[in-house]
Amino acid sequence: MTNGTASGTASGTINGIVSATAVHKYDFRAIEGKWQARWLSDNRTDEDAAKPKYYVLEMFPYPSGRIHMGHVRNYTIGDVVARSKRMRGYNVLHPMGWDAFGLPAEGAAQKNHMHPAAWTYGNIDYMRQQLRQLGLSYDWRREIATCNPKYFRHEQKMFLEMYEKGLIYQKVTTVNWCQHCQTVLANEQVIDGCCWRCDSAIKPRRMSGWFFRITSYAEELLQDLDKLSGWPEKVVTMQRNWIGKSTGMACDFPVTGSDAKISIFTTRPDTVFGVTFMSLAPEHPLLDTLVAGTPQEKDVRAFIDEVTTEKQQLNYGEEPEKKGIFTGRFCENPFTGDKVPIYVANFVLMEYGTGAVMAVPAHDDRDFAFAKTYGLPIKPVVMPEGMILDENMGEASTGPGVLADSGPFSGMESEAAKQAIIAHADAKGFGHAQITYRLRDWGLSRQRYWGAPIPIIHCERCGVVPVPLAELPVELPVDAYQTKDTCLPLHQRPEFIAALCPQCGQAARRETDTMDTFVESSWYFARFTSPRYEDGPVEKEKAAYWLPVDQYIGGVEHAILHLLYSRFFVKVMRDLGYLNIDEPFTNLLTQGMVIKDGAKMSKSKGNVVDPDELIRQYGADTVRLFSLFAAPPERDLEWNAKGVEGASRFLNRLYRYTLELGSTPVTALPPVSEAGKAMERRIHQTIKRVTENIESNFHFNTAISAVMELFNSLSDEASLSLYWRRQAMRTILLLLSPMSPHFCAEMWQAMGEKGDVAAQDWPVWDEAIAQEERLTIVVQVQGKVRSRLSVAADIDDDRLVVMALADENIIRAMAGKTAKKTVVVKKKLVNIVC
RNA sequence: GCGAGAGUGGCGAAAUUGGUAGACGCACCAGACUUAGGAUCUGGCGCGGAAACGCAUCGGGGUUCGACUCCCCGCUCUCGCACCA
Repeated sequence: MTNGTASGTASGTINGIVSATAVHKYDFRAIEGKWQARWLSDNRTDEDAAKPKYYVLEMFPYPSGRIHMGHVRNYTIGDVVARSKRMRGYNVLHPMGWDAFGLPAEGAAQKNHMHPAAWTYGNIDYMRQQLRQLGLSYDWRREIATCNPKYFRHEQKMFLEMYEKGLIYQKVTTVNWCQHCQTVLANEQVIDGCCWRCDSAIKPRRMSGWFFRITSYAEELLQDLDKLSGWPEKVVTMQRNWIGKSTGMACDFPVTGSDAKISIFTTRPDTVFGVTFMSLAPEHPLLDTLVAGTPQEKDVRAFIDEVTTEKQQLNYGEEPEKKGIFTGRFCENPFTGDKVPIYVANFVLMEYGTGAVMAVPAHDDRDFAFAKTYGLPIKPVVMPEGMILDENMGEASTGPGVLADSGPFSGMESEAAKQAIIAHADAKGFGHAQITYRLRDWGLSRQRYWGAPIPIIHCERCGVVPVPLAELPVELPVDAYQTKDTCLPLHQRPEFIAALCPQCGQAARRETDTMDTFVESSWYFARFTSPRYEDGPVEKEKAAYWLPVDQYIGGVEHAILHLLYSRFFVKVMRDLGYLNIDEPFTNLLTQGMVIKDGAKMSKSKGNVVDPDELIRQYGADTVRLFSLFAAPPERDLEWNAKGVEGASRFLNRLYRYTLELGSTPVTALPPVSEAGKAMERRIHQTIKRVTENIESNFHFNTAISAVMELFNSLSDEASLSLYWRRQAMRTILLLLSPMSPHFCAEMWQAMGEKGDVAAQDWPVWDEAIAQEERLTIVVQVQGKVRSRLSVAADIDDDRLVVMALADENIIRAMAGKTAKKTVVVKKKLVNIVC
């Protein structure tokens, strides 16, 4: 079958007689179908000590129904990496799976009166087919879906192990509540005050939930960012800011007339002598006792209610007017003994630090504004260089300086004073050095049906009791899916709730929260190394062989959420003994969005391009080629229908040219000719450029243009021997095969070449052959290009200058002046200064 | 406000790290072959100019024989964080 499927409408002869009337276009439908059928069982990868391993992974999709252009781009990029690494001799792991829990399944299931599992698995079947049509070289044996109990049972097991180690706990907090989705969201899932999924406004709400103690890994998550040299700087910076480490001092201010102490955290211990009041968060636990029975109690409680309501009604991004109220109580600055009034202030956050702030209006903008509003004293104690501040200062001075009016610390520089003041507090026992992080613990509870159940039983006698390992997985109830009650949350399902306490055997209540779907995606990459292993989340030897992921590819929108959680999970799994790595992803490529008409493709904007339609019209190879060619991967890709046609045109030109070459390999070297030598040189130059473009930064766009240039020069060269024409074409097919794999496989075969093109070694270049023999040297006068010289590559500088000065264009440009200086850049240019 | 990144033809983009600005492709123009061309092939294509040449990489300065590239000032856009004490 050399040419059968290769001929669409054409007669398809391959010995160069191209019919004048036939329109020669390759039959991508037949070719792609043929090769995809063959590849069904290819790409199966197992551990192999003889080859270097390479694990390339694209962020797995949510099975929403159909793939979109963003997926096409993401998975094409990953597939080119996988295919080119295979050709370069690596043992490549390239798996695919489904992030299959999540809210859309519930909505769709309710609408269609079906079980979310049916909806989800139906989508998976459809999307798997779509991915196959793209010719993506996955090891499909390793496919996983996170909603499968065989997957999440291991997650439940790890949950219990983490609970055991104190890495998971329950608490009542103010959470982000999405009214529309009827569930809690993590801080990371709130985007501009709106739900990351449904985009409706988020309101705060007090409720109980489960938390991962991610903050206990804050320091390591921060430190290890330094190891991520293969990540975009931008993502590292975003994570660093998100973790938000601050160093400072914790300090206790005793409450006057009480045993209570107010603990504060400050990054500016050097300003502690300038404290003129204390501000507490409205939720501060001490407030209740402070105001109980005082004349101010009523007003303070009213104020707290007022600001709490206000907070709930505010739109995100809006900052409420700064306001507060005096509690009637005072506390004592332990450094000065000064009595300072205690206020409640609406801008103090309970979630950060201690929920209490020592207020230094002279050196903090917010405290300054607050002091002005409420007529509180302003006491400057840090004098910036060359300035003397007094209580009439017009704005807060937040920079460093020399301490004044600060007892024994007066005269010290800010930085030195910070240390001395902390040491003093430490010695006296009322304070110490403290590090605080912006990062909060990860709330993982979701009040939804379609998620992994939290394996906990609540017993009135025994309290919180883990489900015994032998009883895992805790599965979702699947009964009522035919009715409109489909997807009732677990807390509305008595049959699920009813349980026996594993400890005392009495009737107990099953936990009804499910886990955030980000839990599943935090370790799936590890599961791919041993996806059918039943005795734990990973088979350790296999995980040790494959991990970490060498190249991870996905959208930058996951820069914090998924990538931070995954880093956390890897560290936890390491500490649980499952993994031997510190970081999951050695290299990260964040690919840009696919946009059209200047905007991200979305249904609401009506600018969506359907991959199915494109593939039907142009074939997968063309779609792949265009999405790689139009922009480098990290940049946004502007979709352009005409550009797709350009890619199609290129493949068809290659097709017609290949047919003319015949199906018989030519092994005999032709007589040496200039044209042959030139082509050989271009072949080596192209191999070099393509290889370097792919290896250094995945710039497939320039790799493809290099191939196009080689082909352009090939098709321009009418007198070239068949031998070199075939050599050039072989090279083009090899270099292009990771990008347009079906086409290259078919053409390779049509040329009569042995084996599968994808199984060939990646071509290598010879630097000596790639060198040009003659060069065009630019000659400049005063830095402006005035002429060009064609010279032998090994010409010496003096000779070159002589030639340049004798050039008639140069003589004219110099206008009779003499050269004061000449600059020669090897193999590039001569610049004459006169 | 804080942090990060970007600004090059009509468009998507190149430029070996200070050395020919605009490779490659799209669009467009002209021509060829055609009943036809939305197929294919050939040529042209930053702006001005007949040409010589001049002007061009957001704007303004600077360093240099030479700057898209390095330095300073400013403008615009994108993204992230946003009362973090």
